[in-house]
Amino acid sequence: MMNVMFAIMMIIMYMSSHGGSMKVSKVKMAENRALILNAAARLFRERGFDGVTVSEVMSAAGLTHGAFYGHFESKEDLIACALETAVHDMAAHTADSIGAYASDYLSKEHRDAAAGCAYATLGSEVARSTPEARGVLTDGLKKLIATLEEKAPGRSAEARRQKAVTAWATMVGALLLSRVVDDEALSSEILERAKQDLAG
Amino acid sequence: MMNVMFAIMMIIMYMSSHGGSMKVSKVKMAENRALILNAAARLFRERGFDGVTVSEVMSAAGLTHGAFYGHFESKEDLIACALETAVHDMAAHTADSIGAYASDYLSKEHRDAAAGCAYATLGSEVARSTPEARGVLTDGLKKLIATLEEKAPGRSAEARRQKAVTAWATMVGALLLSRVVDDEALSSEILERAKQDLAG
DNA sequence: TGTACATCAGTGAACGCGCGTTCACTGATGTAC
DNA sequence: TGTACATCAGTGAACGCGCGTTCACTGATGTAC
Repeated sequence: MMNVMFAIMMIIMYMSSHGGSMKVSKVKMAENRALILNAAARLFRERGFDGVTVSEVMSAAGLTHGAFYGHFESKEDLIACALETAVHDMAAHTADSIGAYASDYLSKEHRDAAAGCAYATLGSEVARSTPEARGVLTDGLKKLIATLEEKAPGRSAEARRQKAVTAWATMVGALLLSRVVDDEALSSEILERAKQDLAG
Repeated sequence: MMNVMFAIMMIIMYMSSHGGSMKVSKVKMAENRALILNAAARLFRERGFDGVTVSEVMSAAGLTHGAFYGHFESKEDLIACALETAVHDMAAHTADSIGAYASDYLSKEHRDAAAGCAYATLGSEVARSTPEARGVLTDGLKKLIATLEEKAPGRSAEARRQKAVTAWATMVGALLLSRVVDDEALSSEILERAKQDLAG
């Protein structure tokens, strides 16, 4: 009895986990693509585009590097798609006000997170990158600014937009500087002062 | 007569330009180190650390790659030293007020310059880099903030420091975003709004 | 000041490694009957 | 529903290239006499 159950368990484990060198269903392939994109979005933000190899991304997704070109045209293509994933994740974050948004964005947790805001972790690299990559962050930025505009105080639309754009620049700059700085006191001070500047 | 003058000119040109495979005086070697550092400081800001090879830096300095390891221990060592050069150059820039400083810093000329501010062009890479590289930008940042504090308006030292830190974060963030964005109108808008925020 | 020689900055070929990318192969998927 | 077969997602070895780095060599520098 125990032997039979054990054998069934082994078969189930084999069927559900063993990729082997086999084809995979369309549903599973779409899942794999999502796994690759999530791994890439995290690893690129953690180590930069040149600090992560295609093989590392595929391993993190539980696949081998050879399958990569069935999903993407090139590493550059992956970069653009992974940025879309990262930007999409950011858009999911909501807050009641700019001050509340800044309080989360400028927290030590966010600063120390492996996969922080793409603009602060990859911005200077994307600025030198392909039109596709820049386009993704441009579109994402437009949406982020629009979201902040709604939350911004101010009588006129003009005043709210002014506040949204400068608040976002302050947040990205402060987070970037706090990550560069090799001095915990100064790093925290930068976050706190920016938070104070954007509060209420 | 013409032939004699021509020969003398050729000799002078040969003596002053031809490095050949020869040793070089201590003075000339120090000049060469400065040429390497200036080339590296410019090229790294233009293309990122991984976008520039040791050979390219040496060529830009008018030398061959083999001479590199007589000047620096490794590419990482060059990166730290080149950042010092870049930060030192920034410290040379002066302005009467934060508004005046921001007006220069947030100009289209600075945005489009090949060798822009190291914090905006290399910040996200340095954040993941060696303690040496981070230390250089940390020290440079402390000096930049101190300089801005002197120019900042405000009754108390606390208020001036608050203004200096947040103004610098806004400037770096706005320049970074304006360089990422692939849309001239939005890019200019970011610069202009940040300038307005920091004016007067 | 002139001569002999050790030093060492710069040269350019070479090395080894790891990267992005390719490809022959495998075997489950999914379709046609 | 069952069977036969074409498709194609994933595997893993292999390729070629360019990078950082090393090294034997060259010959001007700079010093000792």
